[in-house]
Amino acid sequence: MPKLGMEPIRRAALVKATIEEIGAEGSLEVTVARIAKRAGMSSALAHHYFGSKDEIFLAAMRHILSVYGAEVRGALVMAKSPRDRVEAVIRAGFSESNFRPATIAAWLHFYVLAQKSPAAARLLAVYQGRLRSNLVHGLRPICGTAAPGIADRIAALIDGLYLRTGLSGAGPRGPGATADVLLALEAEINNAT
Amino acid sequence: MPKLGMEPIRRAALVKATIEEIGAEGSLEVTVARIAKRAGMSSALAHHYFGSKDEIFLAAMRHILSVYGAEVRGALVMAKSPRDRVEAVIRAGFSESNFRPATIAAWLHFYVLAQKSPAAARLLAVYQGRLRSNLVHGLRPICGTAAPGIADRIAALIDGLYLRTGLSGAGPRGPGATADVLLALEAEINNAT
DNA sequence: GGTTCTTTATTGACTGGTCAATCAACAAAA
DNA sequence: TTTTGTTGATTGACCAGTCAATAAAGAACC
Repeated sequence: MPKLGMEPIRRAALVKATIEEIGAEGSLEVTVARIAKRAGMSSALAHHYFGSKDEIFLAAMRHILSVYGAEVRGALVMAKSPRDRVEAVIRAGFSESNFRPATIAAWLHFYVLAQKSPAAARLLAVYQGRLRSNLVHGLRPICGTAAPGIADRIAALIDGLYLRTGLSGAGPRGPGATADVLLALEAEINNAT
Repeated sequence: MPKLGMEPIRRAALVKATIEEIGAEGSLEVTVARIAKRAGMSSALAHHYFGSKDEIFLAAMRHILSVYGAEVRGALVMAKSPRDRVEAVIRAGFSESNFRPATIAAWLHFYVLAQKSPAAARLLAVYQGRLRSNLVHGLRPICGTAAPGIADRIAALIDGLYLRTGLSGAGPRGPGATADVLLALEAEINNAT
């Protein structure tokens, strides 16, 4: 019963299943067979559409990043002042969707993959560059030449808090992490102006 | 030619080889066979002394953490003022030994393992608790009740900068990372007092 | 409207390889 | 002869990726 035009449906299902499968029991030892099963197809079909396991995972990561990007853009349209813009970027980074166990586990997997896969490293660089430029753009009107330095530290703080939250159940969850970054931001801005 | 008293020697050799093997090409796909070969013994012997692969890796991580702990203690004896104490903890976190590719890769592997292995999670909690308490201890005389909050943010910043450094060849290396944390510390202290 | 051809969808079975862990056996020291 | 050290060989499992085969949907041609 081959209906035509299945490709986009299958690909989307595999991306979704990949994130779910990584999230289930937080394991990074996902197999193509399990992903395919979760997506309701054979592993052979998964290979047919994506070619390799890494390709499947990269597609999943692109999806996560695109959701993240959409959230940032959505938050930015609401921002009136430069300060609002910075806050919007920070809040988007700790949004509920980013804090789902599946997303956190996917990020960890992504970090590991970035050590070996040039494509993953490139994708990671895109994310980091976007985060940085978003922060700098908001900070420049507030602290001028100090903006890039502050942006780097805030970006690293975001990543660090995100990592800590993902690893130990302890540490500040979403809102707590946001509050922590905003406190650090406050201190940096007061110090720079 | 079985000389007696080999156990500590073999264990130490395996720990050393594990870290080296993880560092070589930064891969996390270390096999017991390769570790054992690097340590000059059969894989069977490695299992004989450690029981499982995870045990071997946990021993290696304990070693890394003990070296880190020693560096922190060493730096602390030189510290005269509370401010010196905080700086000592920060500098120790970004010491040369922590920035070797092997150590960075081991940390990443450790993070991943902590998601599944309770023993690894416990070890990670010990590290985080120690880092936090060291920072709080130094900060308390400087900023009083603000110390714990600042310590949390500085600790997260340390982890985030460490992660970024390990992942992209870019980003501030050891001294740069230290400088970044010290700048953030300055801002936090000025803001709190 | 039927017949062939091509394209897309789909899977079961298989391959080639890897790896952790075990075990039986051997060697030397105490 | 008991304890400690040591390994080659093997087992058992898992898994990514391939392939041949099947099935249907449309296209082209008559």
